[in-house]
Amino acid sequence: MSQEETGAEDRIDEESARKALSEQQLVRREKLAKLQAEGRDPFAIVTWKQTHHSTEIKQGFEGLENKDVSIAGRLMSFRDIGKAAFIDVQDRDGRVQVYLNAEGIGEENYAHVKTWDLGDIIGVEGYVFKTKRGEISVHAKRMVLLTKAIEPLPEKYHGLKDPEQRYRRRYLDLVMNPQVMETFKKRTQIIRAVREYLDTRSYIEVETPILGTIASGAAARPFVTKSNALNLQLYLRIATELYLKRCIVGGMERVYEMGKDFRNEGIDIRHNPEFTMIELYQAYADYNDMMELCENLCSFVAQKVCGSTKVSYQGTEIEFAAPWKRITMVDSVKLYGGPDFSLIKNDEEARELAKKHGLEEELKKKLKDCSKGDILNAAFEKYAEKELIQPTFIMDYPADISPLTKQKPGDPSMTERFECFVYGRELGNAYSELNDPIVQNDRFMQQAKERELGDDEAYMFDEDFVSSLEIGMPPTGGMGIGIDRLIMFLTDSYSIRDIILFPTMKPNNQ
RNA sequence: GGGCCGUUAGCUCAGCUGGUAGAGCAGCAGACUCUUAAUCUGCGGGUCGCAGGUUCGAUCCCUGCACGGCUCACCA
Repeated sequence: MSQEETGAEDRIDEESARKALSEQQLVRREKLAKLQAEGRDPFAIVTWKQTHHSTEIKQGFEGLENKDVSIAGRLMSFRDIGKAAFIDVQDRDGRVQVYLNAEGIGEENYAHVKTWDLGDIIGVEGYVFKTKRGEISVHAKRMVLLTKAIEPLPEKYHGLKDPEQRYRRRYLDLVMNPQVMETFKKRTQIIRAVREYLDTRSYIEVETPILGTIASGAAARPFVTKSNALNLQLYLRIATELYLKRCIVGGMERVYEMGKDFRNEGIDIRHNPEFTMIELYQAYADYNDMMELCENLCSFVAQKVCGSTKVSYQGTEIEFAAPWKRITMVDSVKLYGGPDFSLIKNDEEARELAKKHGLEEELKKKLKDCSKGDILNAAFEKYAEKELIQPTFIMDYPADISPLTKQKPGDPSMTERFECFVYGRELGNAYSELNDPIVQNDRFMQQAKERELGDDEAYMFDEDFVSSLEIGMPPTGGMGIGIDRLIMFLTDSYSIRDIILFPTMKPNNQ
């Protein structure tokens, strides 16, 4: 018995005592120890020349027949028929079958390959051919074990089903469920298409701080963290808005940032505490320009990634082609059976209306603290929101729930703001940006009051941002789009956890 | 946070009225040179999520806890 072998077996004994290894775990560890003792440690291998992927071989069969290829991937299936065997090798793109026998790879190596396990990472060199049953395959000439998997894979037919394990151990989900790999490839394509659309229209992509002493730009509770070096409490950003507008003040004219925002709120099928958002700002534009940009951007991305502007989401056809329906918030409430807010003159009348229509449940604050705007918003959520299945712009939001938005000319209680809804869910939010520093200062003051009254989601006062407006921000249109939500629609994903590789999970104390 | 449901072999799942657990895949041993959920023969594999309680006896009934799923609430 060599030194190495002693060491390896001792290690297994120790591990076994610590963790109570299953039979299968022990078998694989022993196989590894034996390989290492024989001087063929798979973990000592550093490279493999991969000339082709599985789909290239299958799609390019005519040009590749009888030609040599070198592939690599995970051993997913082993059909041993005695003096020959068929195995499936899975790479980034999918699987390709490999045929092997003793004549092809040599007697000794053939016996060695038979000791490999499902899940091992292997390299295969051979020529491309078609089996009698017509499956395009690689006839192996050389096979190398590149990495040993010392844990067994989930079941080959049913795969990994347990949602908890799929989210916690996404690597297994990716190995076992091809649809998951497709979804995440599509996620990348969507993000790339969004960038392409904006980059070709002279937008500058920037990066703004995630850590800051003020978390503003949205109504949400932030995560709190701390800088040791500065001995300072910091927040993780909840929006990029106020920094991007500073870029507009600085003269960038068109900017965007796509990245993570963090909101310290509930988790459900539509919300993950960290999520990807794009915000973009365009000088000399207003919310009407943002509507056009939004519908054109979304239909461009859908066309590019899904091959059509029409996609199926959870059994419902969604048509992303421009133009989308446009309707004011007041009109939408009326249209879907709610009261007519155009007849309401003041907060008092609005409160009466709220009582009459049973809106108290929808309101976040006590009725007596609610403005007409709060009540209109509640009525919208009750009557209209869930009806907005096809992409729809809801225009003109109450000023008191829109502290960063320009008022409507002629109606200071309303703002030039829209949100777009798809399948009853908010997808985006845009304004004609408020650029009057004095009004902005007043709006922040109002938010500060709300905060004092206990609303911990009221906007934090950002004095430096007001200072930037004092230097002068051109009239600007801005928009935010929830990238995760867009990806959900374009990949027909029910839950946001299905389009985030590693969704937030509680630790499972095992 | 509330309600409902789930947690059994590496994985996918059975397990009836309480009597210490089964199948398929995977694994191990063997047969098979065109299989593809390969097939055939044989064998091994369990802290029934955790902690209590009731009971002669608990995977099963009760309580609490943990994690997860769905849902309502919250959430721009």
